[in-house]
Amino acid sequence: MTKVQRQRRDVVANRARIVSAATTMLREHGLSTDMRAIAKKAGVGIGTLYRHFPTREHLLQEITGVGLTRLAESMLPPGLTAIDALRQFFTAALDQLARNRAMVDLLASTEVSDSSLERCVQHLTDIGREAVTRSTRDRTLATDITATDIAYQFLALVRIVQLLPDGRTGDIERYVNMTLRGIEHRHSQK
Amino acid sequence: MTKVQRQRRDVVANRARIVSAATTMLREHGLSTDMRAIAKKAGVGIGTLYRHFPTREHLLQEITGVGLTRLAESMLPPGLTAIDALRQFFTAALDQLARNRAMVDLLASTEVSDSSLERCVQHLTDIGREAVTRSTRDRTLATDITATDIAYQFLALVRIVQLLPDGRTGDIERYVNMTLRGIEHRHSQK
DNA sequence: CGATCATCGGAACACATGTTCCGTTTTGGC
DNA sequence: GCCAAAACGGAACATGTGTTCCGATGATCG
Repeated sequence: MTKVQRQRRDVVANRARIVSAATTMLREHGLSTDMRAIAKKAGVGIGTLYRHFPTREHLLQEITGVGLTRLAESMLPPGLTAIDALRQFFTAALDQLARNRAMVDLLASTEVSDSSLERCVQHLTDIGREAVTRSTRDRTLATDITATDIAYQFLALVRIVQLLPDGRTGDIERYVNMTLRGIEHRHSQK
Repeated sequence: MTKVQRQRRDVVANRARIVSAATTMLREHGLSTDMRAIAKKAGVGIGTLYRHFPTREHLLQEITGVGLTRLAESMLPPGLTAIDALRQFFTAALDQLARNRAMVDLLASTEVSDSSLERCVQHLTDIGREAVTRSTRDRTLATDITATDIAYQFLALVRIVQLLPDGRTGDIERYVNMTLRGIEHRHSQK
């Protein structure tokens, strides 16, 4: 009865081309990339793009979703002190983000309306909470630091990554270390 | 021959109303305020607005110019160590900025095309350079900190101010202190 | 008070970008 | 190879916002 229709070959191919084109364009030109440019890059009509993704937001969600989810699912590395876990998390996450203009734009933008982004920011606070909790044992964070502070510091670092000239991504670790020196407990110096 | 015409009273009055309305709207609603809203608030036609300020950018320059100039002209307070001078400068500048959404948006935006803004960012680096120089005497900054680092840290703080909920401007000092702990020399603790 | 002309108001235009629609083309089953 | 249905391309539409233009208005001067 409900016969399972196989998708036409061109449909599958076009979707793949669109996703691929959108991924590249967003990574290289940031969030402001417009729909026509993506369609053109994919070698596809604008109508075809819209048949696959009914709105711009659907497309963005599809493309940035992977990265946001990865960020939202990553946890603090276990077995480390609060400060060292944050160091590893921040560095890894920012190195990843730095490869993708759209992701950086997203996390540096004021419009936090996108639901999956909001979830992501929420998650940063959860990470912060975990670090604060961990610090009640190891005392590696200054005692007045809150979960929110940690989320804000991460977003501040994202802003710095956004400002960094293209070649300069090697500086990320330096900036992470500066930030962490700012929130670490005063007696935790090596 | 070239008789100096005195300006009509309504012209002067309208210009004042426009500047006043624009200042309020930009301060309260940020950079995205549109021209029609400003004209309406001023009780003036859109045409009148454009006769006084030929483009949106001219208007923005007029309104944000004061604040940008003040920021660009403020120097590091003399007679203090590098770190304390930066503390005073950062805190004062950010407290000021926090009162004005448009200024925060401007310094948090990626479009650094506006010439007076660019001058302003340039000036932040000059401030940084001055602090680095001062630190060669007092050794209050970590030795690997550059002028650019200081400019970036300021802009990162601006981002945090942008994220702060309306009532929370009292937290600015805390964040400034976190940032400075991140760049201070390791032996300068009180 | 009346004439003149700078100024005003806001409709209309320009332009960029998201989205829809429909005539044309392609696919896949026979 | 033929056909019906599905999908395509891109012109056209919708919308938001900056900008221009011109007939109406009203400030100034004699």
